[in-house]
Amino acid sequence: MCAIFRRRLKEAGQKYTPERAQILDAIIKIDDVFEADQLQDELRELGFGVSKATVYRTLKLMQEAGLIQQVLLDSEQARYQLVYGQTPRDLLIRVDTNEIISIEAPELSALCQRICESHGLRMEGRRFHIFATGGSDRSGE
Amino acid sequence: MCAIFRRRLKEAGQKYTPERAQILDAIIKIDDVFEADQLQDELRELGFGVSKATVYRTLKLMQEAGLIQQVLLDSEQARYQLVYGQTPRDLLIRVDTNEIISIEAPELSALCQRICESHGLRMEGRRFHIFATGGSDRSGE
DNA sequence: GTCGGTGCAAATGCTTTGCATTGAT
DNA sequence: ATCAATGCAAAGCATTTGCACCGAC
Repeated sequence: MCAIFRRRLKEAGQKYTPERAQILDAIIKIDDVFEADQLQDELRELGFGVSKATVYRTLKLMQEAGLIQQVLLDSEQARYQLVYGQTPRDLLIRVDTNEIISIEAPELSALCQRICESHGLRMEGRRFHIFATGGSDRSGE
Repeated sequence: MCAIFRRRLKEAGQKYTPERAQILDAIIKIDDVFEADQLQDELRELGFGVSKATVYRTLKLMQEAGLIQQVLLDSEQARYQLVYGQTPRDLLIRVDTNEIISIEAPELSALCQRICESHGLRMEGRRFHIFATGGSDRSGE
């Protein structure tokens, strides 16, 4: 993971700085969908303050490197999630608690492929979000 | 369409103003995915200047009324599209031409339902976007 | 006449950028 | 030593909001 990042950076003539290493660590530690602010908090907790500017710059870098991807839930701020090689980008979102759960839907890939083919197109990616609310346990709200 | 809007407004104790009528007209005239700015331009061309504030307020209103839906393409600004009664929220997006095609995937509803149930949740909605590029004709890139 | 709607301009909040300094290579 | 990266603060930009006036009901 880290090695991949280093390689991509080197390929692009960019530097592997402690900030970038820390940011990647923090993302791995979060191990969930996150937003820029949250990432900065995590970094602070790791005892490594990084400026917002650097957070955003690195996030963009990592997107370009294919390490993370952006997830957009409605009109909110951007969220990101780590992607290793493949993309578990299918999400189940609890609109009542804002909890975000990664889901597996293997049949979806085939479906996407089929739809693209029927339109004579080549699939590049997908975004699949399901929005749901608590079913049985209604505690808060 | 217009009638639906009027009814929804009345139901919510809201008013049917010329601005709102014009905005709906403009959206229908655009007949495509659009963004707030573009809508305002269209309104201006129709000889009816509406403030940005009203554009955004009305857009939100129409979303709540289920007349339009928000579409998000990566990190850009919000885009909207008209939806008549049901929600063709499943989209095939050509990233090369920006063309947006509504798709039908009946099996998806069952899949969503199943996933929600397995998490003990009640489904509220979904967003399904497939990103693709031209298949046969590889001109650019 | 009332109460919601409108326009304007200011505010908001996420994200980006300019610039001087710092540091990885 | 060089050239990119960082931090800071300011700028940008889409969107929202406060307020006074206006108009649909």
